[in-house]
Amino acid sequence: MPTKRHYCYCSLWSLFSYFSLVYILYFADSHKHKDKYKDKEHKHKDHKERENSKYGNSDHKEFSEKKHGEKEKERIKHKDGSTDRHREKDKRKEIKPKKEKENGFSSPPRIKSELNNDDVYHSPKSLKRERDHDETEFKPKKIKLENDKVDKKAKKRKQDEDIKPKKTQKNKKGEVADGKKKAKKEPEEKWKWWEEERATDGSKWSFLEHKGPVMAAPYEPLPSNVRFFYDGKQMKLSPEAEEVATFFAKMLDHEYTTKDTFQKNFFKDWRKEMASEEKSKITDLKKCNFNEMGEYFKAQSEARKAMTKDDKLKIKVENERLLQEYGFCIMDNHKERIANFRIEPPGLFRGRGDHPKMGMLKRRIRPEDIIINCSKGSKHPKPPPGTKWKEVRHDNKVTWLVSWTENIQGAIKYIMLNPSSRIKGEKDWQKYETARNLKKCVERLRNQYREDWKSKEMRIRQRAVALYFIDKLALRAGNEKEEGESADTVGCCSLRVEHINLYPEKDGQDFVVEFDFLGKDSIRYYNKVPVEKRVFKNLQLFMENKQPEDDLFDRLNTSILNKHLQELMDDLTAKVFRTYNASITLQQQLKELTSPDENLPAKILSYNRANRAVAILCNHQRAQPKTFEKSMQNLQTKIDAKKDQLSDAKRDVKSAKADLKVRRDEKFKKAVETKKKAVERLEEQLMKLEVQATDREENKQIALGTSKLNYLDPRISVAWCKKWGIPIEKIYNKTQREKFAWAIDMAEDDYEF
DNA sequence: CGTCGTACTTAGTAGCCACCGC
DNA sequence: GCGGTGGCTACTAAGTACGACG
Repeated sequence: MPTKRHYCYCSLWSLFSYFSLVYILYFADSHKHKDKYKDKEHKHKDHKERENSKYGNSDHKEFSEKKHGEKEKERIKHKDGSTDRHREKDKRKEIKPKKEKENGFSSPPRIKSELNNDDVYHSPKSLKRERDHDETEFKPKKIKLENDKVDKKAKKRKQDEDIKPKKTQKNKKGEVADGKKKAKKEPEEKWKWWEEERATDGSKWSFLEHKGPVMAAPYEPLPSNVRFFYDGKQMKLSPEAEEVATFFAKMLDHEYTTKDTFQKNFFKDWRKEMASEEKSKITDLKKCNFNEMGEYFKAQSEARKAMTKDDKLKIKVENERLLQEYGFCIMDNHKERIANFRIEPPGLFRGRGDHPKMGMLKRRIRPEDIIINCSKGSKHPKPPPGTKWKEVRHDNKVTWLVSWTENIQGAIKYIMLNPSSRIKGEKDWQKYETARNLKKCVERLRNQYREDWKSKEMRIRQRAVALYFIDKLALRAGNEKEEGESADTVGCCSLRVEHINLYPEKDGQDFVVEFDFLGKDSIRYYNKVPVEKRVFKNLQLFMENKQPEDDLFDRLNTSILNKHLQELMDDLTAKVFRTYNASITLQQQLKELTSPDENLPAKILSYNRANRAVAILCNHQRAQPKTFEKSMQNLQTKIDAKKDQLSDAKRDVKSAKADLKVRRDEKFKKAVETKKKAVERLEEQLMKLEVQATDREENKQIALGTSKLNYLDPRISVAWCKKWGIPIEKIYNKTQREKFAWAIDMAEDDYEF
């Protein structure tokens, strides 16, 4: 029911104080690395200053000319982790000889013993990791153990305790987390890939071994007492037809199934699966009665809920076993978690929004549809007995382990690694570095597009106005999409005339543009924005002589825009603006909202408010929680009760005062005082409840998670936590800490985005 | 240039589960 | 113990981007 989404009031102008960025670089007291890094610190300083001062490559070149040890020092681990990786890749062309090691991978190895890093990641010529140079203490690399979830947590904690304090010799209140944890004894050490080299030859890995995907469970035919009726008459379906019928039956009380498109698509695809007699008999969906099937599945899920603890445990154990067996792969000597190791089961396609293909049958994927990607020298995953993979390939220019083509849109689906993996983490880190580069030149670009608003060429004006929107409103790029293949949604470049309204004057503001369109996932974007006069005039121009359904930017698309952006800055694309604006907003908001003397919950509230500002900017919405109304009502009853109490208390005060008037007595005086106190207390409680209510109200349709996970440079949050002594667990849950391990490890309290 | 195929990121939701107050 | 509730994870759809090709 995507239509129940509502408005986004993105009145976040104020968040964009474009000109108010304050760069506070407290170099002097920021070097709190582990002792062993100390000697490098002055270098970091140099480097960082240079980085800030310009934005070309030249500065870096000289570094690479230096010799080993020194070069290395330059590169690694700025206290803020600001190594410019993409820049380096140009310089560091030398390719390391990669070694493939088979290294005792027997079925599901719980522990991967590590090779000496030098063997594996190094070319003699390339830069080295920092650790290498304290050769004495660093030799063969430790054991890697990256499965075992339970231990992992402990491990991480341990690290937090053991390492951070060392690094941050004095660390302010920073380590609240400190004492509180029982130091568990895992000796192993988490792999810090961020302290290592990256490949520069475009290869994504040099060794990859995995067990392949877990296929979807085969279809289990219904018991014979569960019947299907057509036109009132019972009918036994062939297994193929029955399976598809069950997909529908399972969704019976979902709104989807009432939709015309859904029914049509379903029925069409269902008929394709029917045997010919079935096909000739079953011609009208309305005459189909799936109720018994539906009831059956409901009963099943009830039964599942009512299962004994033991049975539930059994399932849990089995899942865990599958996870251990298929949930990990070996990539370049490390055991890494796979994100989605299960093949998507068949079912009915549920598109979002008004999707023309909703209800279509999502086919069962067979081994013959599946492409496996792994190392030549690795133990290849075996297809299920009696089947074959479509192909086994060895492409180390890509990161996926398994792929197949889905039948609805013809899109390719992949099995890839978890966000905590090196391969995802590096990319993520790089993304934020690109956004930080944008920060350095964003003013230049803004001046540029302002100029371009005046261009004689229509395409340039359009490009400039679109870019203005992308920058100011954090709109998505807006690739064009094939009509009829998916829901009608747009982004910036694909905006149509009908999606905006122009008001020369509205609500006391001049030159207001009103946006109203469906964006990704058919989430509505609604916003009224005052714009600069030139933009406004341009928009009028772009809309001249056009129909509502015509493109607003008819001379522009994402590839033109991105090509232009590439010329302005390396690696710059439209989506970088979203990342940049999100992160910079968080940083500013945190600065603004955090007050030093607040207590911990208040600080966390401030963090969430800052986070919320970003979510609003990016229009990250969620469906109102189903229980929202009710829980809100509960809160309201509480508030009402409080109000009653309060007015009672006030009345008490009054009567006490009256009493006091009649008889001036110490006792009555006291009574008045205590009654007054009671009133105050109640007022305070009431206020708290009301704040809570507004808070929840404000958040009801805003999803904070997306921005936290995808747009906010985690180092900003980590730094903020360190600065104010907030335990990181208050901000990031376990998964998030795993994903952002690199940032947690490298960012210090003075990190500046 | 536009189109297509591919790879990878970003997105919201369903449903499970741990925890909380009673 | 119980039911509500909020957090989290798994899932998979829907974006962006880019290179090859004609």
